[in-house]
Formats: sequence, C-alpha cells, structure tokens
Amino acid sequence: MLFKKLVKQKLCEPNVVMYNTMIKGLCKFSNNVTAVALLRLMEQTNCKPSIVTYNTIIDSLCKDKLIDDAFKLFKEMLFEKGILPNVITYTSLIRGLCNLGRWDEASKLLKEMEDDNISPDVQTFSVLVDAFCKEGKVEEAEAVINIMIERGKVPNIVTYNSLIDGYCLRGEMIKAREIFDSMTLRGLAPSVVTYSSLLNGYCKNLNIEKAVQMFHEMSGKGLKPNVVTYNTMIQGFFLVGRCVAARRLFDEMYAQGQIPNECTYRIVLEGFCKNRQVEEALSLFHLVGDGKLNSDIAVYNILINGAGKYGKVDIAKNLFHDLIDKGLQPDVHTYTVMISGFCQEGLLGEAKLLFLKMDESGCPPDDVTYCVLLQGYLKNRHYDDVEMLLQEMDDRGYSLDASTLSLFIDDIAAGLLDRSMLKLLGKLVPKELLNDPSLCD
DNA sequence: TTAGGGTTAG
Repeated sequence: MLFKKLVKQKLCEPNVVMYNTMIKGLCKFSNNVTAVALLRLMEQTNCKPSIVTYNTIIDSLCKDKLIDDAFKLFKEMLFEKGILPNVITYTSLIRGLCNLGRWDEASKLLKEMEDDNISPDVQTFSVLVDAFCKEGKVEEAEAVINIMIERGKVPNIVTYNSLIDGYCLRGEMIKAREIFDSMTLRGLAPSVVTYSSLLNGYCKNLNIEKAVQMFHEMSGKGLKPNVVTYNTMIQGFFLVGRCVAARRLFDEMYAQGQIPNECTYRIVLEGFCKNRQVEEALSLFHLVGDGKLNSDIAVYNILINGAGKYGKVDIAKNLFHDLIDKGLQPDVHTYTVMISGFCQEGLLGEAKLLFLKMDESGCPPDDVTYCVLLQGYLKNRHYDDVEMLLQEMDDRGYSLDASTLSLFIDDIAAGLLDRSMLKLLGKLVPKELLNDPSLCD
C-alpha cells in the first residue's frame, strides 16, 4: 500500500484527520480488516487513534453485523487506551445489537450509557424507534418518541419515516398517512424517502392506485423519484399482476436518468416468475448476458425457483449446472429451490440426492430445506424417509413450519402415520403454533 | 475527520 510506504519512509507525516479519513473510506467499502490494520499502524506512530478513529471502525463492524468484533474494539479502546466512549459509540453499538435482535443487551447498554452520564440524543432514540418499527411494535416506538419529547429532544424526519414504516408493516395505512400528514404540520417536509416509504406501504397492502398517486404527487412537489422509488413501484405493479405496467416503468427508468441496479433486476425477474411468466424472465436474463448482474447467486435462485414451480424442471437443472460452470457457489436457497422443483415433479430420488450433497458441499440444509423435502415426501405418499428426516430435524434443533405441519395433520386424520412418528412430530411443533386455531379444524 | 430513514431470493 502506497500510504504505508510513504509513512515508513517518513515522506509523509499524516495527522489524525488524514488517518481517520482513510479509515472512513475503507469502512465505506466494508474493508474492516484494512481499517483495523491502519489503526494498528497509527499505534506505532506519534499519531494515536482517537475516539473518532474507534467510532468509525466500531460503526462499520456493527453495520456488517460483526458485533463481537465491535465490542472487542470497544473494550480495547476503553480498558487499554483509556479513551471514553461518547454518544456516537453507544448509538452505533445499540443499533448493531438491535439489528441482530439482541434487545436485552441493547437495553442494558442504553442503561450503561445513562449511568455514565451520557444522554441519548435524537439519533440514539431514532435507532430505538426504527428497531421497534421494523418489528411492527409501533406502540413501543410511539412510547420512545414520547420519552424523547419529554426529554426535550425533537423527533426529526428520520424518526417519523421509521414510524411510517412501522404502520405500513402492520397494514395500518390510515395511521401511516396520518403520520405523513402530521409531519407537514410540524414543519418537516417529507423527503423522497418519506414518500417512498408510504408508497411502499400502499404497494405491499395492494393499494396500487394510492401508490401511483404518491408517485405523481412527489414529482409535483419537486421530489425526483430515485432508484429505490422505482424499484418499490415496479414491485408493487408485479404484486397486483400488472406486469406490463411494471415492465413499462422499468424501461422508463433509464429515460428519467435512474439506472436500474441489481435490486431492480432481481425485482423484475422475480415479478415475472411469480406471475407465471418465466419465459419473460429468462429472455431478460439472456438479453442481459454474462456480466455482473448475472453473476449473482440470488438471480439464479429466483430463476430456478420460477422454473421449478411451473413445471420447467429441466430449465431449472440447466440453470443449476450453468451457475456451477460459472464458478458460482450454490447457497442454501439454491439447493432448496432446486429440491423443491424436483419434489414438484415427483422426482424424489433426485431431490434426495441433492439433499445429501448439501452437507458434503459444506452447505448444510436449514429448516426450510427440511420442510420442502418433507412436503415432497408427504404429497407423494412416500413415507420411508420421513421419520428419519424428522429425527434429523430434532437433532439439529429445527422445527416445522405451519404449512408442513398442516400436511402432517391431514395424514394423521387419514390414519396414515404411526405412533412413533406422532411422538416425534410433537417435539417439532414450534411453541407459537401450539395454540393456532387454523391447525385444528 | 465519527452515528440515524425507504427497494433486495426458498
């Protein structure tokens, strides 16, 4: 690295800001290893890492879900270097914990920061609001907002955008719209993100007309729809089966200067597949040809799934071989959709072979893979391996999903299962399904 | 020079 060389030859004496800027650049591309290497380099010079240096790397680690590494650095900073954390350090760590669903630790850390006399600021509260909303816990999010107001902090546009998402997730669109309108009353102008969030809510709740209305309204307000807005809208059209409108918007993006990204591409391919237009998806896939977009395992997973679902298992198989020839690594989704395709066609032998290959390839089946294969066996009245699979699931600590369980219940009712199987089944029913009335009729 | 929001496979 040129930078390192210059430093060693003392041709350049970087100051803390220069180091921090370099580290920020590395972190932007998730190059945490090099960022830490640079931190170590700083330690050998007169220019010691500062709180900014640590915060930058800790935040990047948290974003990449490397929370344990983040805490290691946090402790090193505190106990070895004697640098005290500030509100930014705590906010990053709390967000990292929330993103992983580690709520107890997050709330412990929040308490710890208050004990250290560091008060949470608007951004800290917003992190909590966002975390609750992503789980649909809008009551809790509203409670956090009330606490922040009590403490004299003013919720900002980001806080409300999260709240809109929360209500959209719950399908409470009237409430979402109310929040949107209340922002204007508070003197906060909805941004492209705000519009896109509400638009996404309308799309997900199948109110495409309202979504289209928002799309036009934002342009009228001088806000330019960006790639995310287009992606959301395209997905919305596909969701209600309006493939032509979706495709038209996809073609229109370029004209508006919004270049489709890999996310757009996946949305379009999946949209066609889900609407039984696998040929359309495949023709776009072939049109795009070899390149970055088609070197994405997720793209193959979508197409294999689409082909497998609609009786084109040969195409699915070809795609599977194609991706391996390209040097791509099948992941647990790839195997699962391929197995599902085989099961769909009653090709249980091929399904089983592939299933067995997973552990060998270092990609063990997950709970979904087991459920897919079990469903294949049950639907084809092929009970030989069912008990063995159930036993393996129990060993691995997996449980059954609702749709697989209901197939089992049908077979129990028909008297097709023996006692030992029933006992095993009982162990694999997840707690949250035990009182599900839809499974008892 | 350090932290927050919207789209993304079974």
